[in-house]
Amino acid sequence: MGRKPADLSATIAGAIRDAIVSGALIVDDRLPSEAELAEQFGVSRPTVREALKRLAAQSLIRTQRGAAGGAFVNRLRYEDAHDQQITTSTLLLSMNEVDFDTACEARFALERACAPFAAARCSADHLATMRAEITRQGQPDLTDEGFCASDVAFHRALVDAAENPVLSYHLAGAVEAMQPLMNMITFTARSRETIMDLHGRILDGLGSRTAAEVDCALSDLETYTRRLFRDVMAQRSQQRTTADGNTD
Amino acid sequence: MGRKPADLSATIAGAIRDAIVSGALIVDDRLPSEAELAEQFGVSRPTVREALKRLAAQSLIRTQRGAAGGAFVNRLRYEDAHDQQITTSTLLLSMNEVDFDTACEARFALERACAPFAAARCSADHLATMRAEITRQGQPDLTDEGFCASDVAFHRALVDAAENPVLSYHLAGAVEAMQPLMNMITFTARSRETIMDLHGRILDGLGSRTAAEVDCALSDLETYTRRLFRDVMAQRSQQRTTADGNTD
DNA sequence: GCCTATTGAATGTCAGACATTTAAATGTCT
DNA sequence: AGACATTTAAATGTCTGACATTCAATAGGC
Repeated sequence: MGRKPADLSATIAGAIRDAIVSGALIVDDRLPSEAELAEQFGVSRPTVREALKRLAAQSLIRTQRGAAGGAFVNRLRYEDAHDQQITTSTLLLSMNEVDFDTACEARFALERACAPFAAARCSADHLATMRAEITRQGQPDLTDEGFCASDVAFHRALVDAAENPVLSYHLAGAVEAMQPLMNMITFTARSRETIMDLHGRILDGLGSRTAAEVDCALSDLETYTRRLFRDVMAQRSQQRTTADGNTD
Repeated sequence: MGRKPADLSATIAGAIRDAIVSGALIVDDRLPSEAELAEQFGVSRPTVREALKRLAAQSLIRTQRGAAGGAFVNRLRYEDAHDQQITTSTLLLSMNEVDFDTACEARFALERACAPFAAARCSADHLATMRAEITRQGQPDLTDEGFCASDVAFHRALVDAAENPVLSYHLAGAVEAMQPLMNMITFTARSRETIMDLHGRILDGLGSRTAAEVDCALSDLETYTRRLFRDVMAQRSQQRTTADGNTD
């Protein structure tokens, strides 16, 4: 039954992780001390520590120094899960040559999925946030970075307006991981007015609680984004052809 | 400027992570050896090792022993990201007292988001997989665990039929993380026929490439699932009232 | 020229020690 | 007796040095 004899630290981390996932260890339970774990698993303390660091990296445990210290099973909060997911999603996109259309399709499909809930439940708070972001996007002295950040904040508010934390969690990665790709476009094409106009339509749709209007505006935004991308790409390849056409 | 002086291993892990995310280190780049890193950061080798294990836990690096060994920036594959996300999502749901309706709403909203693409693009392969799962679900000697696993496999195939790996990645967590909660229901209410019927409708809709039919079937499945859950809860609370009504 | 043995660099693991933190136990004063 | 200061011990954090293991490259034998 030979699986590869993985690292001891990985094995131990897996054993503890299983105990947590299976419910044998519950939130705020204290694990045995590093010395005890070392004895239980028949390894040295540094090895146990490496295992614990693996778990800490996934926010599965937290450690506390001092007398009543030790490693405790951590309550995984949305915020932590969010951050991890954004890191993972961003790297996934940047490392796997995902073509823009695929990523774009996924992003807008997911965002449109939460539009009906947002239209039905959005609070005045969320509307105000989105309105403020649109206003910011209209300021002429706003940098490109600032515009992109505001864009993300706007869509983040839209997602949160659905009032479903599970949905927010899953969409955070999709929306925020796209930022680097979106930046690439906005920086070059900088068609702020069009984007602001579409944001305005989304906001209006939410305000009047008409999901169809929001959905339509999101579709248009997707279409526009993709066309922009195509134009940018075409422009670049043309530049390349002109600039170094006979190189190589 | 005073942040808490975090662990050295966490600090070092963060520094290397930033280098990866920012692009200073790219896929398959080799990191300096542990000894060199220890010297660069002015710490001991165990501390560096703990930092590397943190990164390894997130699949950001892989290590190789031997002569040409070392730590290499890992290409984050969909499969790895999948597994991590499922673990995280499952724990997030089990640790945060997410009410069933919220999780259910998120799950089906996301799944319905990929239905149009699945209807437009699904291959014969995916249809065959789904048909096979439905057949398996009809076998009377299938255990409850087996039924749930088949249920997940069916929906997984539905998601993959959209032929968008980014979408598949984001939905994996949502669908698979629900399994424990779904199990709870299926085990008690075990209405396999109804579920199989709805699965059949989804399959038919995909086969005839009518997204609306798939969407409708998914909606019905959601409604049915939620009603089932309410019934189970009501039944339990009634049992509790009858059994230990005057205890305490 | 090909196969084999050696070697060296790297990670994996261990043992023991010291530093630091922190809550609880102890002691002391009012 | 109660409030405050002190000590203490348990735990994590870190360092040093060593040995084990793996594996590619190299040197040597045929």
